[in-house]
Amino acid sequence: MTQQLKTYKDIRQIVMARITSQIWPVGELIPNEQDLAEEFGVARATVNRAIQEIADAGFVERRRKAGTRVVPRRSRDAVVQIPIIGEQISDMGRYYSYQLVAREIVPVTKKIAKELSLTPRTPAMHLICRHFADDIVWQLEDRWINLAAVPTVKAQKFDVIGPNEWLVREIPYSNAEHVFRAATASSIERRHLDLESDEPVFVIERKTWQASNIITWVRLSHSGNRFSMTTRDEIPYGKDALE
Amino acid sequence: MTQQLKTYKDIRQIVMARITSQIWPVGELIPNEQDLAEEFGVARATVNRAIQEIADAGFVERRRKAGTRVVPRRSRDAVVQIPIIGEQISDMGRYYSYQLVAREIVPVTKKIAKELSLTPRTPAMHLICRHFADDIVWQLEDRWINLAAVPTVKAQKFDVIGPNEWLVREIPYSNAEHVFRAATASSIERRHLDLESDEPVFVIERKTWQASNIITWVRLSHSGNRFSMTTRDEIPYGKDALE
DNA sequence: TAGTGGTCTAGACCACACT
DNA sequence: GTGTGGTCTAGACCACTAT
Repeated sequence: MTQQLKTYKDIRQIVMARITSQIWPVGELIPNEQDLAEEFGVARATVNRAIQEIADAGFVERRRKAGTRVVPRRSRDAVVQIPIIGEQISDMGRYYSYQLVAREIVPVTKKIAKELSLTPRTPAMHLICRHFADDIVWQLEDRWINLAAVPTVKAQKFDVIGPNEWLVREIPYSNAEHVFRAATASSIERRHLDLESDEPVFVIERKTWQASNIITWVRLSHSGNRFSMTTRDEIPYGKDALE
Repeated sequence: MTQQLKTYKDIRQIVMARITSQIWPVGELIPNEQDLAEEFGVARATVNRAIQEIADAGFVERRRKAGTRVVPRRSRDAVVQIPIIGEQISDMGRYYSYQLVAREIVPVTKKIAKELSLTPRTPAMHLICRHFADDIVWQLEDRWINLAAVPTVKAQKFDVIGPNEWLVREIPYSNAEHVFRAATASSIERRHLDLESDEPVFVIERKTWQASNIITWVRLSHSGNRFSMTTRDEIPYGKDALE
């Protein structure tokens, strides 16, 4: 019998299988690294790497002296990927186009002042844009940009590329907060989204910042009849080692 | 001057800072592991671990011989945590209660047959439940369970604990697919969710499976006026090493 | 105090993919 | 062919924390 050498991925897969199959049930301690290293015939560092990754993925908790314990599943994570709108529409196999509806520098409203952490009536750039899939309005964008955080925005006309795309190039690594909700369409949305009567809208609101500078706040609205968000979340480390 | 020893977290933080500050701009190669190891005065394995994690988080792409390259941000991941409903309501500081509205074993509808991959008219368990926050209906649950995948469900009355909670205990490690949408309320939803007239609903549909067995499909509906989902997604590895 | 995980090292060999 | 990352090892020391 040929003894195959085990990699950290093999070990990760075996350990994960023992957890999901409840050989090591929720709440139980699993053997320590030294014992597993002997069982699998590898160095302790190899076992450590395998179990580290399982711990990072949230399936076990490790504490010095106490050992490694299978944790109860307290919530389900759904990872929503929010693509650049143009790419999303192209990926659907449809023709993307963009229209700038309004661009103005105006004092912020009370609500936006709060979102951008500005004092009331500070000037900010306000944009309204429409994003089309073929000839259907797919997304209405209502955006405010903090001029202090992104002064170069004043030179941008946004007649050809949208503010989202421009901001992603300008400030590639920003933090974000999203709110998803179902809403009754506002009058602006009714006017620009070509909605059926009483059709709800799916709204994504996003605030982005870098360090402590709030950069922009945006409300993205979509026809409730046409739009949905889908995620697929599988237990990781399942079949890596099966080739 | 005291030379501090650098850990892999220090290096991860420094490298990440060089990426986010665009010292190493999008699209560029970064130095190889050997050079970085020398710069930081650590073993190559330490640099490897730091950059591995940054690659896992999706900020760089590594290829043998070609090196490590800063990748353009193509989409934004928003991680939505969908908690066990009872815990979510308790966490809001409100009183959670549960009501079973209907429990029956009936042939699946055409739509559900498709979702559960069953032949039409196979019997399945159908449940309607209401979840309350204080005295408000917070969530309406319309659930179908595949009897072949979970035979023990037939013995469950679900008069005290909800099917979600029971299934999480029974089958802790299942895969899931979610769909989020804004919809006009159906008649069942209008009847059970105490909605204002023409109020939209926020709908979460979830299908779960383990290996190739589809376990359950559920539609969770919420008042659009009261419900929203929020995520906060920050660039990782920012301040770990600053204490 | 003792047992566990957390991390580092120096060296090694390998797998891959650019040339 | 050759330079890069991918991984493993054996040993070491450290940092927690349960007891």
